[in-house]
Amino acid sequence: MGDTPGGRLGEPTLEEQIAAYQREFQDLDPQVEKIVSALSRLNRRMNVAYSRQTAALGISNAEWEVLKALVLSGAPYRMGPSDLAKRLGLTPAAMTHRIDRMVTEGLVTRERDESNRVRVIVELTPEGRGMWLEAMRLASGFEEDLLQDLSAEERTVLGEVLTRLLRRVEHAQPDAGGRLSDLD
Amino acid sequence: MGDTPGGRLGEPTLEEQIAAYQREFQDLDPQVEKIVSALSRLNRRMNVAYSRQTAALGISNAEWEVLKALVLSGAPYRMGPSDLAKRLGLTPAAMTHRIDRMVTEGLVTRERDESNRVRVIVELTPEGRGMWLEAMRLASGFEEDLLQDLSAEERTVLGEVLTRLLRRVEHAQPDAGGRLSDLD
DNA sequence: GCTTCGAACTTTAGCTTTGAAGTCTTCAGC
DNA sequence: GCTGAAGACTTCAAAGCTAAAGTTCGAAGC
Repeated sequence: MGDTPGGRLGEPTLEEQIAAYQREFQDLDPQVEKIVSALSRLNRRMNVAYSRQTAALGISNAEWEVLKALVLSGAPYRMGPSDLAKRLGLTPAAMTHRIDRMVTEGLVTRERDESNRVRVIVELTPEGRGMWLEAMRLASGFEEDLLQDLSAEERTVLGEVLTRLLRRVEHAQPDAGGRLSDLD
Repeated sequence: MGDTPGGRLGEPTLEEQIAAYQREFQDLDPQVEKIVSALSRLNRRMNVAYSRQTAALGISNAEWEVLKALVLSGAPYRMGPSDLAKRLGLTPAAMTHRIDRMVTEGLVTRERDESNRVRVIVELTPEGRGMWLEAMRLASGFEEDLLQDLSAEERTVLGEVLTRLLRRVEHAQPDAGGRLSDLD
């Protein structure tokens, strides 16, 4: 499919979008909407960038996520399919198939745990680890370019504020209507 | 499928994750990684929250996005399938099917443009517009809760910095390796 | 020791999306 | 006014996902 070369993905600009929101839905804080819209668009763009990079290496974004989970689990880079599924937010069924593909591509191996034959062990191959390293080099380069214009202080504040927001979503329990209430 | 009630989605904490990155990939600026990881996790959480809310209203997130595009296009809330597809980043084929479903649910209507019979016009129904309004009320409530702890100044800075980052991704042309170079 | 339960994974069926091919309409050139 | 090309959508086959129903193994109770 296609992202337009010019950069626009068929979207209005952020400013146009916020104006449209205010036109269609009056009781909306434009500042809140600006932050939320920017967050979501920024994330979409970043994912497009990551996809391009992993595609250039010959793997899919989905495979990259598996490699990432295995690497971050630390040596010896082993996890069970259901742990991986939980980590990536997939169903076990999807995990089975994803591992199938990655085994045939030589990125991971799958073997039964002989000490407990119900379990399966997925292990990163050296090829898989190398692939992750390459992808990581590309990704971190992109990330540094992205944040390049931010001053040291801006980076600090941004990191701190985002972490605070994250903690709020992760620890707050949404009620039936989806409102967040404090827990900590 | 499942998000754990406790809030954790099978992930390590942000701090654990950053430590793991540094262990496995030395030349990485932890501050950059903190910002990027927090951004991506925050976004994932927000999407989970939105999904819960739209599900409570009986529509899918996918359908909500179509409603949003139509409403933001302004009265009379009409768009062609391919415009919608571009706007949402889908293929025309997917758009066809998605519209099929929404027509049977009464959220939109589809008719041929009689002045140019190649074109099709998708138009929001009053039910569709009402659905969007309800979803919007829930979403904006959630968003205000999310940003509740931020001071006025923090909001201003956050909005400004995110907008700057967004402009950078949207206007910069990535090279073959995915690096961003300045254009403006 | 047999049975039952539960855990971990796989299989199956159905849905949504993509990519490619197909249809129908318009428009430009002859 | 015919023909060819381009545009807008739809149809079709295949990939990847979810939910639910197996399957297999281990552990606990009788």
